[in-house]
Amino acid sequence: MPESTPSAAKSPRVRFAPSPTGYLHVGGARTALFNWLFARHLGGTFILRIEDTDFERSSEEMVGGILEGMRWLGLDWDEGPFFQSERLALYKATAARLLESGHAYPCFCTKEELEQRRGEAAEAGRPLMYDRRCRRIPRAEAQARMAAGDPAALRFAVSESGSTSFDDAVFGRVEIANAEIEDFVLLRSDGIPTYHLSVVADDIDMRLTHIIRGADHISNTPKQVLQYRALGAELPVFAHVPLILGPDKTRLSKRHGATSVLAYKEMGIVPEAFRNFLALLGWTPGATKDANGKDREIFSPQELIERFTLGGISRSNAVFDNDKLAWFNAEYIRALPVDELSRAIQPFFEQAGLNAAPDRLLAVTPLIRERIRFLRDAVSVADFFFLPELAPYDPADLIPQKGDAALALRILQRAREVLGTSSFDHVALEQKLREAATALGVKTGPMFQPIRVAVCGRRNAPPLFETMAVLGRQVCLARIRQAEERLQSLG
RNA sequence: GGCGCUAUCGUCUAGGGGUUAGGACGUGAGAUUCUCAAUCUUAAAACCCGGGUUCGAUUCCCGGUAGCGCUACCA
Repeated sequence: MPESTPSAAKSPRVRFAPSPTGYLHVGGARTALFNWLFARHLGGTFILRIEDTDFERSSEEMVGGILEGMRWLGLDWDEGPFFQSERLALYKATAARLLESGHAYPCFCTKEELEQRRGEAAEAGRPLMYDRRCRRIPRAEAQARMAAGDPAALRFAVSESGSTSFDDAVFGRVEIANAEIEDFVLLRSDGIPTYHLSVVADDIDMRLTHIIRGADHISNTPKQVLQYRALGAELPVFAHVPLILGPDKTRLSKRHGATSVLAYKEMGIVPEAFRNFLALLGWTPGATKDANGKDREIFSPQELIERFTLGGISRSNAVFDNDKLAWFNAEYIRALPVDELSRAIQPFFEQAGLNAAPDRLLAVTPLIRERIRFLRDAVSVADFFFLPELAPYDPADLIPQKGDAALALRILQRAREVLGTSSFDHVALEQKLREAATALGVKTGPMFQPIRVAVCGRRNAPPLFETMAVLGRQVCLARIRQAEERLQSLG
Protein backbone atom coordinates (compact mmCIF):
# COMPACT_ATOMS: atom_id res chain seq x y z
CA MET A 1 0.00 0.00 0.00
CA PRO A 2 1.00 3.63 0.04
CA GLU A 3 3.24 3.17 3.03
CA SER A 4 5.61 1.08 0.99
CA THR A 5 6.20 3.43 -1.92
CA PRO A 6 9.83 3.99 -2.84
CA SER A 7 10.02 7.25 -0.95
CA ALA A 8 8.73 5.59 2.18
CA ALA A 9 11.63 3.21 2.09
CA LYS A 10 13.89 6.13 2.84
CA SER A 11 13.85 7.66 6.27
CA PRO A 12 10.50 9.41 6.36
CA ARG A 13 10.23 13.16 6.70
CA VAL A 14 7.02 14.64 7.99
CA ARG A 15 5.88 18.02 9.18
CA PHE A 16 3.35 19.84 11.26
CA ALA A 17 2.45 23.09 9.56
CA PRO A 18 0.17 25.25 11.69
CA SER A 19 -0.98 28.68 10.72
CA PRO A 20 -0.41 31.27 13.45
CA THR A 21 -3.81 32.81 12.93
CA GLY A 22 -4.95 31.15 16.13
CA TYR A 23 -3.67 29.21 19.09
CA LEU A 24 -2.72 25.56 19.00
CA HIS A 25 -6.08 23.84 19.23
CA VAL A 26 -6.74 20.20 20.02
CA GLY A 27 -7.25 19.25 16.39
CA GLY A 28 -3.91 20.69 15.43
CA ALA A 29 -2.31 19.10 18.44
CA ARG A 30 -3.54 15.70 17.40
CA THR A 31 -2.27 16.20 13.87
CA ALA A 32 1.07 17.20 15.32
CA LEU A 33 1.02 14.17 17.60
CA PHE A 34 0.31 11.77 14.73
CA ASN A 35 3.15 13.24 12.71
CA TRP A 36 5.47 13.04 15.67
CA LEU A 37 4.43 9.48 16.51
CA PHE A 38 4.91 8.46 12.91
CA ALA A 39 8.36 10.00 12.70
CA ARG A 40 9.48 8.55 16.01
CA HIS A 41 8.12 5.14 15.13
CA LEU A 42 10.14 4.99 11.94
CA GLY A 43 13.15 6.95 13.10
CA GLY A 44 12.26 9.71 10.70
CA THR A 45 12.41 13.48 10.85
CA PHE A 46 9.71 15.69 12.29
CA ILE A 47 9.68 19.22 10.96
CA LEU A 48 7.84 22.25 12.29
CA ARG A 49 6.80 24.82 9.76
CA ILE A 50 4.81 27.96 10.47
CA GLU A 51 2.49 28.88 7.63
CA ASP A 52 2.30 32.61 8.07
CA THR A 53 1.67 33.85 4.57
CA ASP A 54 -1.55 35.45 5.66
CA PHE A 55 0.13 38.49 7.13
CA GLU A 56 -3.09 40.11 8.19
CA ARG A 57 -4.25 37.33 10.41
CA SER A 58 -0.95 35.90 11.58
CA SER A 59 0.68 37.08 14.75
CA GLU A 60 3.91 36.47 16.58
CA GLU A 61 2.00 35.94 19.76
CA MET A 62 0.24 32.97 18.24
CA VAL A 63 3.56 31.55 17.11
CA GLY A 64 4.75 31.72 20.70
CA GLY A 65 1.63 29.98 21.91
CA ILE A 66 1.97 27.23 19.36
CA LEU A 67 5.58 26.57 20.30
CA GLU A 68 4.69 26.58 23.98
CA GLY A 69 1.89 24.13 23.36
CA MET A 70 4.16 21.83 21.40
CA ARG A 71 6.76 21.86 24.12
CA TRP A 72 4.22 21.27 26.82
CA LEU A 73 2.95 18.25 24.94
CA GLY A 74 6.49 17.02 24.56
CA LEU A 75 6.36 17.04 20.78
CA ASP A 76 9.93 17.92 19.98
CA TRP A 77 10.78 18.72 16.39
CA ASP A 78 13.98 17.91 14.55
CA GLU A 79 14.03 20.78 12.08
CA GLY A 80 12.59 24.25 12.17
CA PRO A 81 10.57 26.09 13.05
CA PHE A 82 10.64 27.38 9.51
CA PHE A 83 8.60 30.42 8.63
CA GLN A 84 7.02 30.70 5.24
CA SER A 85 7.22 34.46 5.47
CA GLU A 86 10.99 34.04 5.22
CA ARG A 87 10.87 31.76 2.23
CA LEU A 88 9.07 33.95 -0.27
CA ALA A 89 11.88 33.67 -2.80
CA LEU A 90 11.27 29.94 -3.10
CA TYR A 91 7.61 30.45 -3.87
CA LYS A 92 8.30 33.13 -6.43
CA ALA A 93 10.83 30.91 -8.16
CA THR A 94 8.37 28.02 -8.12
CA ALA A 95 5.66 30.26 -9.52
CA ALA A 96 8.01 31.44 -12.25
CA ARG A 97 8.70 27.86 -13.26
CA LEU A 98 5.01 27.14 -13.47
CA LEU A 99 4.41 30.27 -15.53
CA GLU A 100 7.24 29.43 -17.87
CA SER A 101 6.16 25.88 -18.44
CA GLY A 102 2.69 27.07 -19.28
CA HIS A 103 1.09 25.50 -16.22
CA ALA A 104 0.16 28.90 -14.88
CA TYR A 105 -1.10 32.16 -16.27
CA PRO A 106 -1.65 35.71 -15.06
CA CYS A 107 -5.14 36.74 -14.09
CA PHE A 108 -6.08 40.41 -14.19
CA CYS A 109 -9.51 40.07 -12.68
CA THR A 110 -9.91 42.09 -9.52
CA LYS A 111 -11.23 40.69 -6.32
CA GLU A 112 -14.36 42.79 -6.68
CA GLU A 113 -15.04 41.52 -10.16
CA LEU A 114 -14.64 37.97 -9.04
CA GLU A 115 -16.93 38.44 -6.10
CA GLN A 116 -19.58 39.99 -8.25
CA ARG A 117 -19.44 37.21 -10.82
CA ARG A 118 -19.57 34.61 -8.11
CA GLY A 119 -22.64 36.25 -6.68
CA GLU A 120 -24.33 36.27 -10.04
CA ALA A 121 -23.43 32.67 -10.68
CA ALA A 122 -24.80 31.62 -7.33
CA GLU A 123 -28.04 33.40 -8.02
CA ALA A 124 -28.50 32.17 -11.54
CA GLY A 125 -27.08 28.81 -12.37
CA ARG A 126 -24.48 26.52 -11.03
CA PRO A 127 -20.75 26.68 -11.16
CA LEU A 128 -19.28 29.43 -9.07
CA MET A 129 -15.80 28.49 -10.17
CA TYR A 130 -13.56 30.99 -11.82
CA ASP A 131 -14.55 31.19 -15.47
CA ARG A 132 -10.96 31.07 -16.70
CA ARG A 133 -11.39 34.12 -18.86
CA CYS A 134 -7.85 35.39 -18.35
CA ARG A 135 -6.54 32.04 -19.49
CA ARG A 136 -7.69 33.00 -22.96
CA ILE A 137 -5.69 36.21 -23.06
CA PRO A 138 -2.92 35.80 -25.65
CA ARG A 139 0.45 35.32 -24.05
CA ALA A 140 1.98 38.41 -25.65
CA GLU A 141 -0.85 40.59 -24.46
CA ALA A 142 -0.63 39.21 -20.97
CA GLN A 143 3.07 39.88 -20.87
CA ALA A 144 2.56 43.40 -22.08
CA ARG A 145 -0.02 44.10 -19.42
CA MET A 146 2.22 42.70 -16.72
CA ALA A 147 5.10 44.79 -17.99
CA ALA A 148 2.85 47.81 -17.85
CA GLY A 149 2.33 47.12 -14.21
CA ASP A 150 -1.20 45.85 -14.44
CA PRO A 151 -1.76 43.97 -11.16
CA ALA A 152 -2.07 40.28 -11.80
CA ALA A 153 -2.51 37.18 -9.77
CA LEU A 154 -1.08 33.92 -10.99
CA ARG A 155 -3.44 31.03 -11.55
CA PHE A 156 -2.80 27.39 -12.20
CA ALA A 157 -4.13 26.17 -15.53
CA VAL A 158 -6.09 23.06 -14.68
CA SER A 159 -6.79 20.65 -17.48
CA GLU A 160 -10.44 20.78 -18.51
CA SER A 161 -10.67 17.07 -19.12
CA GLY A 162 -9.65 13.93 -17.34
CA SER A 163 -9.41 13.48 -13.62
CA THR A 164 -6.89 13.67 -10.83
CA SER A 165 -6.50 11.10 -8.11
CA PHE A 166 -4.25 10.01 -5.30
CA ASP A 167 -4.03 7.10 -2.92
CA ASP A 168 -4.63 8.24 0.60
CA ALA A 169 -3.09 6.08 3.30
CA VAL A 170 -6.24 6.25 5.35
CA PHE A 171 -9.04 6.95 2.90
CA GLY A 172 -7.82 4.93 -0.02
CA ARG A 173 -8.16 6.18 -3.56
CA VAL A 174 -9.66 9.63 -3.96
CA GLU A 175 -10.54 10.80 -7.43
CA ILE A 176 -12.06 13.96 -8.78
CA ALA A 177 -12.85 15.19 -12.28
CA ASN A 178 -10.54 17.99 -13.39
CA ALA A 179 -13.57 19.90 -14.55
CA GLU A 180 -14.44 20.26 -10.88
CA ILE A 181 -11.12 21.84 -10.03
CA GLU A 182 -10.90 25.57 -10.28
CA ASP A 183 -7.99 27.44 -11.80
CA PHE A 184 -6.79 28.29 -8.33
CA VAL A 185 -4.63 31.22 -7.42
CA LEU A 186 -0.96 30.48 -6.78
CA LEU A 187 0.33 33.98 -6.29
CA ARG A 188 -1.79 36.88 -5.13
CA SER A 189 -1.51 40.12 -7.05
CA ASP A 190 0.77 41.43 -4.33
CA GLY A 191 3.19 38.62 -5.02
CA ILE A 192 2.47 36.72 -1.82
CA PRO A 193 1.82 33.04 -2.40
CA THR A 194 -1.40 31.38 -1.41
CA TYR A 195 -1.47 28.26 0.66
CA HIS A 196 -1.84 26.10 -2.45
CA LEU A 197 1.52 27.16 -3.78
CA SER A 198 3.49 27.50 -0.58
CA VAL A 199 2.60 24.07 0.78
CA VAL A 200 3.64 22.34 -2.37
CA ALA A 201 6.81 24.37 -2.84
CA ASP A 202 7.82 23.72 0.76
CA ASP A 203 6.77 20.11 0.91
CA ILE A 204 8.89 19.44 -2.15
CA ASP A 205 11.79 21.59 -0.98
CA MET A 206 11.81 19.99 2.45
CA ARG A 207 11.73 16.55 0.82
CA LEU A 208 8.71 15.42 2.76
CA THR A 209 7.73 11.83 2.23
CA HIS A 210 4.39 11.77 4.04
CA ILE A 211 1.80 14.46 4.45
CA ILE A 212 -0.26 13.75 7.55
CA ARG A 213 -2.88 16.43 8.08
CA GLY A 214 -6.53 17.10 8.74
CA ALA A 215 -9.18 15.69 6.48
CA ASP A 216 -10.34 19.21 5.73
CA HIS A 217 -7.46 19.24 3.26
CA ILE A 218 -8.61 16.23 1.33
CA SER A 219 -10.59 18.33 -1.12
CA ASN A 220 -7.70 20.48 -2.18
CA THR A 221 -5.16 17.71 -2.35
CA PRO A 222 -5.85 17.24 -6.08
CA LYS A 223 -4.76 20.84 -6.60
CA GLN A 224 -1.50 19.94 -5.00
CA VAL A 225 -1.12 16.73 -6.95
CA LEU A 226 -1.47 18.76 -10.11
CA GLN A 227 1.40 20.96 -9.04
CA TYR A 228 3.66 18.05 -8.14
CA ARG A 229 3.11 16.72 -11.64
CA ALA A 230 3.68 20.09 -13.29
CA LEU A 231 6.85 20.49 -11.29
CA GLY A 232 8.02 16.98 -12.06
CA ALA A 233 8.22 16.10 -8.38
CA GLU A 234 7.59 12.75 -6.81
CA LEU A 235 4.31 12.52 -4.93
CA PRO A 236 4.47 12.07 -1.16
CA VAL A 237 2.11 9.72 0.62
CA PHE A 238 -0.97 11.57 1.78
CA ALA A 239 -2.64 10.52 5.00
CA HIS A 240 -5.66 12.52 6.01
CA VAL A 241 -6.85 12.41 9.57
CA PRO A 242 -10.57 12.73 10.31
CA LEU A 243 -11.74 15.79 12.14
CA ILE A 244 -12.44 16.28 15.82
CA LEU A 245 -16.01 17.30 16.56
CA GLY A 246 -17.73 18.92 19.49
CA PRO A 247 -20.50 17.16 21.44
CA ASP A 248 -23.05 18.50 18.96
CA LYS A 249 -21.10 16.83 16.17
CA THR A 250 -20.10 20.02 14.51
CA ARG A 251 -16.49 20.88 14.05
CA LEU A 252 -14.85 21.58 17.39
CA SER A 253 -14.64 25.29 18.08
CA LYS A 254 -14.46 27.86 20.84
CA ARG A 255 -18.11 27.68 21.59
CA HIS A 256 -17.62 24.08 22.70
CA GLY A 257 -15.43 25.31 25.53
CA ALA A 258 -11.70 24.96 25.79
CA THR A 259 -10.05 24.13 22.51
CA SER A 260 -6.66 25.66 23.11
CA VAL A 261 -4.05 23.17 24.19
CA LEU A 262 -2.73 25.63 26.72
CA ALA A 263 -6.15 25.84 28.32
CA TYR A 264 -5.79 22.16 29.15
CA LYS A 265 -2.43 22.83 30.67
CA GLU A 266 -4.03 25.44 32.90
CA MET A 267 -6.76 23.06 33.87
CA GLY A 268 -4.19 20.64 35.09
CA ILE A 269 -4.11 18.01 32.42
CA VAL A 270 -0.98 15.89 32.52
CA PRO A 271 0.70 16.11 29.12
CA GLU A 272 1.17 12.35 28.83
CA ALA A 273 -2.49 11.82 29.62
CA PHE A 274 -3.47 14.32 26.99
CA ARG A 275 -1.28 12.59 24.46
CA ASN A 276 -2.71 9.19 25.32
CA PHE A 277 -6.24 10.53 24.99
CA LEU A 278 -5.54 12.36 21.75
CA ALA A 279 -3.77 9.37 20.24
CA LEU A 280 -6.81 7.19 20.79
CA LEU A 281 -9.12 9.77 19.28
CA GLY A 282 -9.23 8.60 15.70
CA TRP A 283 -6.55 5.97 15.94
CA THR A 284 -6.41 2.48 17.37
CA PRO A 285 -3.50 0.22 18.04
CA GLY A 286 -5.87 -2.57 16.98
CA ALA A 287 -7.08 -5.08 19.47
CA THR A 288 -4.62 -5.07 22.34
CA LYS A 289 -5.92 -7.27 25.11
CA ASP A 290 -4.62 -6.96 28.62
CA ALA A 291 -4.29 -9.80 31.12
CA ASN A 292 -8.05 -9.83 31.68
CA GLY A 293 -8.83 -10.02 28.01
CA LYS A 294 -9.88 -6.39 27.83
CA ASP A 295 -8.72 -3.88 25.28
CA ARG A 296 -6.11 -1.58 26.69
CA GLU A 297 -6.53 2.15 26.75
CA ILE A 298 -3.51 3.32 28.69
CA PHE A 299 -0.29 3.40 26.71
CA SER A 300 3.00 4.88 27.73
CA PRO A 301 4.60 7.34 25.32
CA GLN A 302 7.01 4.63 24.27
CA GLU A 303 4.20 2.14 23.61
CA LEU A 304 2.38 4.71 21.55
CA ILE A 305 5.45 5.20 19.42
CA GLU A 306 5.98 1.49 19.01
CA ARG A 307 2.41 0.84 17.94
CA PHE A 308 1.65 3.81 15.75
CA THR A 309 0.86 3.16 12.11
CA LEU A 310 -1.12 5.13 9.56
CA GLY A 311 -3.26 2.07 8.99
CA GLY A 312 -4.73 2.43 12.46
CA ILE A 313 -6.22 5.81 11.71
CA SER A 314 -9.98 5.69 11.36
CA ARG A 315 -11.97 7.30 8.61
CA SER A 316 -14.81 8.86 10.50
CA ASN A 317 -14.83 12.01 12.57
CA ALA A 318 -14.63 11.73 16.32
CA VAL A 319 -16.35 13.64 19.09
CA PHE A 320 -14.09 15.11 21.72
CA ASP A 321 -15.19 13.58 25.03
CA ASN A 322 -14.18 15.65 28.01
CA ASP A 323 -15.25 12.97 30.48
CA LYS A 324 -12.95 10.46 28.93
CA LEU A 325 -10.10 12.92 28.97
CA ALA A 326 -10.77 13.47 32.65
CA TRP A 327 -10.64 9.74 33.22
CA PHE A 328 -7.31 9.42 31.40
CA ASN A 329 -5.98 12.29 33.43
CA ALA A 330 -7.10 10.77 36.71
CA GLU A 331 -5.41 7.52 35.73
CA TYR A 332 -2.15 9.31 35.04
CA ILE A 333 -2.39 11.33 38.22
CA ARG A 334 -2.78 8.17 40.26
CA ALA A 335 0.17 6.58 38.52
CA LEU A 336 2.45 9.52 39.21
CA PRO A 337 4.98 9.16 42.04
CA VAL A 338 3.92 11.27 45.00
CA ASP A 339 6.82 13.68 44.83
CA GLU A 340 6.23 14.30 41.14
CA LEU A 341 2.54 14.84 41.64
CA SER A 342 3.30 17.12 44.52
CA ARG A 343 5.52 19.28 42.34
CA ALA A 344 2.94 19.24 39.58
CA ILE A 345 0.18 20.65 41.74
CA GLN A 346 2.35 23.21 43.50
CA PRO A 347 1.87 25.95 40.86
CA PHE A 348 -1.88 25.71 41.16
CA PHE A 349 -1.73 26.57 44.83
CA GLU A 350 0.53 29.49 44.14
CA GLN A 351 -1.85 30.67 41.47
CA ALA A 352 -4.67 30.48 43.98
CA GLY A 353 -2.70 32.61 46.37
CA LEU A 354 -2.13 29.81 48.84
CA ASN A 355 1.19 29.34 50.53
CA ALA A 356 1.72 25.61 50.17
CA ALA A 357 5.08 24.75 51.65
CA PRO A 358 6.63 21.92 49.61
CA ASP A 359 7.11 19.52 52.54
CA ARG A 360 3.58 19.94 53.78
CA LEU A 361 2.21 19.65 50.26
CA LEU A 362 4.17 16.44 49.88
CA ALA A 363 2.42 15.09 52.97
CA VAL A 364 -0.97 16.17 51.66
CA THR A 365 -0.54 14.77 48.16
CA PRO A 366 -1.19 11.10 48.92
CA LEU A 367 -4.38 12.09 50.70
CA ILE A 368 -5.84 13.81 47.68
CA ARG A 369 -4.44 11.99 44.70
CA GLU A 370 -7.44 9.72 44.32
CA ARG A 371 -9.78 12.63 44.69
CA ILE A 372 -8.74 14.79 41.78
CA ARG A 373 -9.28 14.45 38.06
CA PHE A 374 -7.49 17.62 37.08
CA LEU A 375 -4.40 18.92 38.81
CA ARG A 376 -6.20 22.16 39.42
CA ASP A 377 -8.79 20.32 41.52
CA ALA A 378 -6.11 19.86 44.16
CA VAL A 379 -6.68 23.40 45.31
CA SER A 380 -10.37 23.05 46.03
CA VAL A 381 -9.85 19.66 47.65
CA ALA A 382 -6.90 20.58 49.84
CA ASP A 383 -7.06 24.32 50.41
CA PHE A 384 -8.04 23.86 54.07
CA PHE A 385 -4.60 22.43 54.76
CA PHE A 386 -3.06 25.78 53.94
CA LEU A 387 -5.71 28.24 55.00
CA PRO A 388 -4.79 29.94 58.30
CA GLU A 389 -8.47 30.47 58.91
CA LEU A 390 -11.18 28.06 57.80
CA ALA A 391 -13.68 29.47 55.36
CA PRO A 392 -17.10 29.90 56.93
CA TYR A 393 -19.32 26.84 56.78
CA ASP A 394 -22.83 26.01 57.86
CA PRO A 395 -22.73 25.03 61.56
CA ALA A 396 -25.62 22.67 60.86
CA ASP A 397 -23.14 20.52 58.94
CA LEU A 398 -21.53 19.72 62.28
CA ILE A 399 -24.62 17.85 63.39
CA PRO A 400 -24.56 14.19 62.41
CA GLN A 401 -27.49 12.56 60.70
CA LYS A 402 -30.09 11.44 63.16
CA GLY A 403 -28.43 13.52 65.85
CA ASP A 404 -28.77 16.94 67.39
CA ALA A 405 -26.57 19.85 68.35
CA ALA A 406 -26.13 18.49 71.85
CA LEU A 407 -24.74 15.25 70.49
CA ALA A 408 -22.40 17.08 68.17
CA LEU A 409 -21.18 19.14 71.06
CA ARG A 410 -20.52 16.08 73.18
CA ILE A 411 -18.61 14.45 70.35
CA LEU A 412 -16.48 17.50 69.75
CA GLN A 413 -15.70 17.97 73.42
CA ARG A 414 -14.71 14.35 73.75
CA ALA A 415 -12.62 14.57 70.58
CA ARG A 416 -10.83 17.58 71.94
CA GLU A 417 -9.96 15.69 75.11
CA VAL A 418 -8.62 12.79 73.08
CA LEU A 419 -6.62 14.96 70.74
CA GLY A 420 -5.12 16.76 73.65
CA THR A 421 -3.41 13.65 74.89
CA SER A 422 -3.10 11.20 72.01
CA SER A 423 0.11 10.94 70.09
CA PHE A 424 -0.49 12.60 66.76
CA ASP A 425 -0.06 9.88 64.18
CA HIS A 426 -3.04 8.65 62.24
CA VAL A 427 -2.99 5.12 63.64
CA ALA A 428 -3.12 6.29 67.22
CA LEU A 429 -5.69 8.95 66.44
CA GLU A 430 -7.98 6.47 64.80
CA GLN A 431 -7.67 4.00 67.65
CA LYS A 432 -8.34 6.59 70.33
CA LEU A 433 -11.24 8.16 68.53
CA ARG A 434 -12.84 4.79 67.90
CA GLU A 435 -12.57 4.04 71.57
CA ALA A 436 -14.17 7.37 72.30
CA ALA A 437 -17.03 6.51 69.98
CA THR A 438 -17.62 3.31 71.84
CA ALA A 439 -17.51 5.14 75.16
CA LEU A 440 -20.10 7.62 73.91
CA GLY A 441 -22.21 4.87 72.44
CA VAL A 442 -22.04 6.44 68.98
CA LYS A 443 -21.30 4.70 65.73
CA THR A 444 -18.19 5.72 63.85
CA GLY A 445 -20.08 7.43 61.07
CA PRO A 446 -21.90 9.94 63.26
CA MET A 447 -18.85 10.16 65.49
CA PHE A 448 -16.38 11.22 62.84
CA GLN A 449 -18.62 13.49 60.83
CA PRO A 450 -18.67 16.45 63.24
CA ILE A 451 -14.93 16.15 63.70
CA ARG A 452 -14.38 16.10 59.95
CA VAL A 453 -16.47 19.18 59.40
CA ALA A 454 -14.82 20.94 62.32
CA VAL A 455 -11.32 20.21 61.11
CA CYS A 456 -11.81 20.52 57.35
CA GLY A 457 -14.70 22.95 57.18
CA ARG A 458 -16.62 20.73 54.78
CA ARG A 459 -18.55 17.49 54.74
CA ASN A 460 -16.49 15.72 52.14
CA ALA A 461 -12.80 15.54 52.72
CA PRO A 462 -9.74 13.31 52.63
CA PRO A 463 -9.39 10.52 55.23
CA LEU A 464 -9.88 12.10 58.63
CA PHE A 465 -7.00 10.69 60.66
CA GLU A 466 -4.29 11.21 58.08
CA THR A 467 -5.66 14.67 57.59
CA MET A 468 -5.49 15.51 61.27
CA ALA A 469 -1.99 14.10 61.51
CA VAL A 470 -0.84 16.46 58.77
CA LEU A 471 -2.71 19.40 60.25
CA GLY A 472 -1.17 18.91 63.69
CA ARG A 473 -2.51 19.10 67.18
CA GLN A 474 -2.64 22.88 67.50
CA VAL A 475 -4.69 23.47 64.40
CA CYS A 476 -7.05 20.59 65.07
CA LEU A 477 -7.77 21.67 68.60
CA ALA A 478 -8.32 25.25 67.59
CA ARG A 479 -10.68 24.31 64.81
CA ILE A 480 -12.67 22.01 67.01
CA ARG A 481 -12.99 24.64 69.65
CA GLN A 482 -14.18 27.03 67.00
CA ALA A 483 -16.73 24.50 65.84
CA GLU A 484 -18.09 24.20 69.33
CA GLU A 485 -18.56 27.91 69.47
CA ARG A 486 -20.39 27.89 66.20
CA LEU A 487 -22.64 25.16 67.44
CA GLN A 488 -23.46 27.11 70.54
CA SER A 489 -24.23 30.22 68.53
CA LEU A 490 -26.65 28.05 66.65
CA GLY A 491 -28.70 27.94 69.78
C1' G B 1 -26.50 24.14 -5.02
C1' G B 2 -21.88 21.36 -6.90
C1' C B 3 -17.95 18.03 -5.62
C1' G B 4 -15.64 14.82 -2.05
C1' C B 5 -15.60 11.83 2.35
C1' U B 6 -17.98 9.09 6.24
C1' A B 7 -21.78 5.86 8.80
C1' U B 8 -21.18 -0.36 15.11
C1' C B 9 -24.01 1.29 22.26
C1' G B 10 -24.93 8.57 24.39
C1' U B 11 -19.24 8.97 23.27
C1' C B 12 -14.27 6.63 21.63
C1' U B 13 -13.79 2.10 19.25
C1' A B 14 -12.76 -3.72 18.27
C1' G B 15 -14.59 -7.12 14.93
C1' G B 16 -16.09 -9.20 10.62
C1' G B 17 -20.18 -13.45 5.26
C1' G B 18 -22.74 -17.68 10.17
C1' U B 19 -20.35 -14.19 16.95
C1' U B 20 -24.22 -14.43 23.27
C1' A B 21 -21.41 -8.13 18.09
C1' G B 22 -16.10 -7.41 22.44
C1' G B 23 -13.69 -3.36 25.32
C1' A B 24 -13.29 1.70 27.37
C1' C B 25 -15.63 6.47 29.11
C1' G B 26 -20.20 7.96 30.91
C1' U B 27 -24.97 6.23 33.28
C1' G B 28 -27.97 2.78 36.86
C1' A B 29 -27.65 -0.90 40.92
C1' G B 30 -24.82 -3.37 44.64
C1' A B 31 -20.31 -4.37 47.74
C1' U B 32 -16.55 -1.91 50.78
C1' U B 33 -16.05 2.32 53.99
C1' C B 34 -15.13 7.68 58.93
C1' U B 35 -17.49 11.42 54.41
C1' C B 36 -16.02 12.00 49.44
C1' A B 37 -13.17 9.54 46.26
C1' A B 38 -10.70 5.16 44.70
C1' U B 39 -11.58 -0.05 44.14
C1' C B 40 -14.58 -4.54 43.03
C1' U B 41 -19.18 -6.83 41.11
C1' U B 42 -23.22 -6.02 38.08
C1' A B 43 -27.08 -3.91 34.65
C1' A B 44 -29.03 -1.13 30.61
C1' A B 45 -27.08 0.45 25.94
C1' A B 46 -25.22 -0.18 18.98
C1' C B 47 -24.32 -2.64 13.48
C1' C B 48 -28.73 4.46 9.55
C1' C B 49 -32.60 2.86 5.69
C1' G B 50 -33.80 0.17 1.07
C1' G B 51 -32.42 -3.02 -2.68
C1' G B 52 -28.84 -6.60 -4.69
C1' U B 53 -24.99 -10.75 -4.33
C1' U B 54 -25.22 -15.18 -1.25
C1' C B 55 -27.65 -21.06 1.60
C1' G B 56 -26.77 -16.81 4.95
C1' A B 57 -25.51 -10.10 5.47
C1' U B 58 -24.08 -5.75 10.48
C1' U B 59 -19.78 -7.19 7.27
C1' C B 60 -19.39 -7.16 -0.01
C1' C B 61 -21.98 -4.02 -4.16
C1' C B 62 -25.55 -0.18 -5.57
C1' G B 63 -29.04 3.54 -4.21
C1' G B 64 -31.20 6.66 -0.47
C1' U B 65 -30.71 9.44 3.91
C1' A B 66 -27.90 11.98 7.36
C1' G B 67 -23.44 14.18 9.03
C1' C B 68 -18.96 16.42 7.97
C1' G B 69 -15.44 18.75 4.61
C1' C B 70 -14.17 21.78 0.32
C1' U B 71 -16.39 25.22 -2.82
C1' A B 72 -11.42 32.77 -1.16
C1' C B 73 -6.07 36.83 -4.33
C1' C B 74 -7.52 32.07 4.32
C1' A B 75 -4.66 28.19 5.80
